[in-house]
Amino acid sequence: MKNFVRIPRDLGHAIRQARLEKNLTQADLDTRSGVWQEMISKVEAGRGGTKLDTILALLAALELELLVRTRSKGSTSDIDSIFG
Amino acid sequence: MKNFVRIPRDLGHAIRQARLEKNLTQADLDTRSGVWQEMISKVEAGRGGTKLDTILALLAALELELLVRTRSKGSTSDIDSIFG
DNA sequence: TACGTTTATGATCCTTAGACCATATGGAGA
DNA sequence: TCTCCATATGGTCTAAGGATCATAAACGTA
Repeated sequence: MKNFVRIPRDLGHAIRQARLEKNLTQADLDTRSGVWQEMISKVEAGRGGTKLDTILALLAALELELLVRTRSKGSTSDIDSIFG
Repeated sequence: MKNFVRIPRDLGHAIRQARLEKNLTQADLDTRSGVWQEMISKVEAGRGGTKLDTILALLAALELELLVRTRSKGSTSDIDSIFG
């Protein structure tokens, strides 16, 4: 599993995907991440500006890791058209 | 450039590193990301729980990309991920 | 060392994330 | 259809993020 994150929703998708792959309910994830079920629902749907800490807690609980790296030349993004 | 992000400070480091490589001041980044210089200072230092949106704006402006993926079993230490 | 630039702090005000409880909605199965 | 379980919504309250301005501290360098 490897996904790019450009907008919050991307993260939400990755999180939901990983959670389902592990057969966990949002309540389960709540328990092991310390993030409330209601919050998880929001995050997965990409609703609201979640804090980094919350995201990291969820990723850790799902055994997902986050990476930053220089954008590969091929990848497109709106910023290209603005500052390219 | 490729760094793992486990705690907010990891992101801060990556951001500062990328900014300096591009010879940008925090004020420059402010201009092109829309994120205030004061906020950038905080983020780079890993102080405070920044919102995902703020982070994504900075990464986009620095041409960095964020990825989520399942944690590799040979999970490296922080040191490894930074200097590996 | 004094100046100019860059980065860090501090204060205020407004907005919102997050803790928390309750409930509504949605889906799968008996 | 009626239950169960899962997920989404909604409200309250508090702590904190973020916009913004001003300034202090740090760093280079002439």
